Amino acid sequence: MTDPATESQAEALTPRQLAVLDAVLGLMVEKGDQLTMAAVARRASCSKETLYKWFGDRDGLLTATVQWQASKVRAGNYDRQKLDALSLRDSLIRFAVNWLEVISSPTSIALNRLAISHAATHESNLGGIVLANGRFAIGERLRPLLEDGREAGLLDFDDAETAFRTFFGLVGRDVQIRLLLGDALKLSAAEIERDAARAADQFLALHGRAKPAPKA
Amino acid sequence: MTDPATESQAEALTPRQLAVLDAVLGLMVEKGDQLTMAAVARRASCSKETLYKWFGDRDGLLTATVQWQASKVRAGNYDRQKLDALSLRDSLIRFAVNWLEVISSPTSIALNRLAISHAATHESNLGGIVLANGRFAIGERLRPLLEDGREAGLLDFDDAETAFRTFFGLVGRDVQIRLLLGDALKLSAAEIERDAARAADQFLALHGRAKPAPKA
DNA sequence: ACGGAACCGTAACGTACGGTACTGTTCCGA
DNA sequence: TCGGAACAGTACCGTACGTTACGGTTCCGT
Repeated sequence: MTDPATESQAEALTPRQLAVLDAVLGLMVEKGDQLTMAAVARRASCSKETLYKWFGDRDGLLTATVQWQASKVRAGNYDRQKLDALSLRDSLIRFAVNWLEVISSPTSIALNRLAISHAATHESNLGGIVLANGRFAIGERLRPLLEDGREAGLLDFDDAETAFRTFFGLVGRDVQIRLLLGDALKLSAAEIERDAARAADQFLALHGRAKPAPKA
Repeated sequence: MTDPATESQAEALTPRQLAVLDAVLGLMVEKGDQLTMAAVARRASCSKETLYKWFGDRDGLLTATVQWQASKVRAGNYDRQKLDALSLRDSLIRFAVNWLEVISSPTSIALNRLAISHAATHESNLGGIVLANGRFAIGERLRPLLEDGREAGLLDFDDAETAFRTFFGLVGRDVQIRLLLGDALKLSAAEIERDAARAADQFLALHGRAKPAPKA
């Protein structure tokens, strides 16, 4: 998550090197599996020798790519504010929309596929990096909102982590696994908005204390 | 799902051939990525030539393996019965327990990793097979229960598919993606039971018509 | 202008692995 | 007893790819 070793990497890289990583991302999305060093060199217009000099080996290149992408996804954090039922619901929806957009993006799908493949055997912890910057990062970002909501008497739950996992499930449902397995599931912006609102309302139905639509 | 081409395969295989497929499953779980034809032949004590004669090529072997595993997972179907609030809740919990057991089993994890890797490029639709026998199979199995519940006035929903996806999300949450990405998440039988009950109660809180039981 | 570092393009090397061919053995039916 | 099908074991082939090496070019500092 905010582990220095995870962060500093992206900072230490030159624009030229970041361009290489973007080339890797592009290849991952387009070619999927065929992520060969030669293909990267060709796409990035650099030599293989340079790739090895900069990133050590193939795993180093992939790790740097995952971290680079992760650093790009740091979306707008939740800034604490005075919460009422409506702004709470809005914030929940914003989180849900953001998350659905992320997991349905071709880049995320390709990246998760790569990390999952690696999790099978390799030591380089791509899966851990993806988890830290995906599932756990959004958990950390959502927690303040949930706790502010509880503080404000709008939410009711014992454990913020458990509450978050419920929200996570209501938002993601079967979307990510279906996309990873190659299901041709298309999510339009309108559908994402609608699904996000549904998930938020379901979450509020389970954990809300005051009615979202203020009547009294 | 019940496509003949998907089913008949497993029936047409001899016990010896099924033993080979079990060897493949074992290797997948243990070695993950290193699923080489030579390793399969060694483990199954058969020659590579025989593997190619029986399964055509590597993809054929993997496909047969996935289908073989799928045929083993056909767990107890829901048999229609007179539903009351308690038996409905019990049935939901049984489904949830079954699903959590499946997705947290090493075999399922290895299989999904393999299918996801393949979904990136390959044509052989391993991902489709896994989806059909996992996510969609349980959806089909759960649907009669949901509709009987609605029939009996115990559940309230417009679309059974949407209701199922909500249930799916409440049960699975972040479990599958975390396991696939290599998170060392351990689910004991007791935790599975407790999570299943929580998910069922949450689902009933959202879609139940009569009060099922105490809150979580 | 010169020297060297950085880097591109490409050739070359080693290996892992999918797939094939060959040999020897077992087993079965005539 | 004989012949052949099935199959184990193994050697072999071709290729793809990670990695290294090398010649040529650009660019910067002196």
